[in-house]
Amino acid sequence: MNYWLIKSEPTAFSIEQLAKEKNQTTCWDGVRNYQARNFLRDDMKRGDLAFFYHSNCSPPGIVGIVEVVREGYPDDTAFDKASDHYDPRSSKENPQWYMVDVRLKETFPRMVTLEELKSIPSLNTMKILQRGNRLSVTPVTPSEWKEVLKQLG
DNA sequence: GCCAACGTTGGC
DNA sequence: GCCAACGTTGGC
Repeated sequence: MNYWLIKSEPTAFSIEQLAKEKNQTTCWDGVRNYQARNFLRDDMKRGDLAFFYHSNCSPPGIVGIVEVVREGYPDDTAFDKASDHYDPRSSKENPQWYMVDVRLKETFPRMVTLEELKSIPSLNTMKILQRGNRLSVTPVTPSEWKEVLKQLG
């Protein structure tokens, strides 16, 4: 079992919205970065857990946990001309972009803020804290995972 | 709104 | 294959 962190701008899709989805499940579409795509397509497995991170907001931070309930499959928003995520290079015969399905597992009683994560020395290895990191899907180590949860007491 | 960091594109 | 230009991300 692997751990992950996935980012979303809450103005685009928040954990509150996820909570209202049918079965509290959504397809994690729209990722258009090759490194992140590879994680979605090849590495995220059913049963893996991921921190749900709210980015580009004030304050940014981790707001909960989701579980991977369907492994990588073609992101069909890339085929849809009307979609913001349309990519003419991707086709059903040769899909370029992938997504997984995630289900809400837990909404934290409070956000673990970016500022808080930064203040914890043992978390300075987290990808999210690396200078200039913009990847929207990153792996989290078991010890990082545990340390974040410890902040909730 | 600013801007540093980064990924992608395309001319050569 | 190099690299400048450009677009995007995301903290502040």
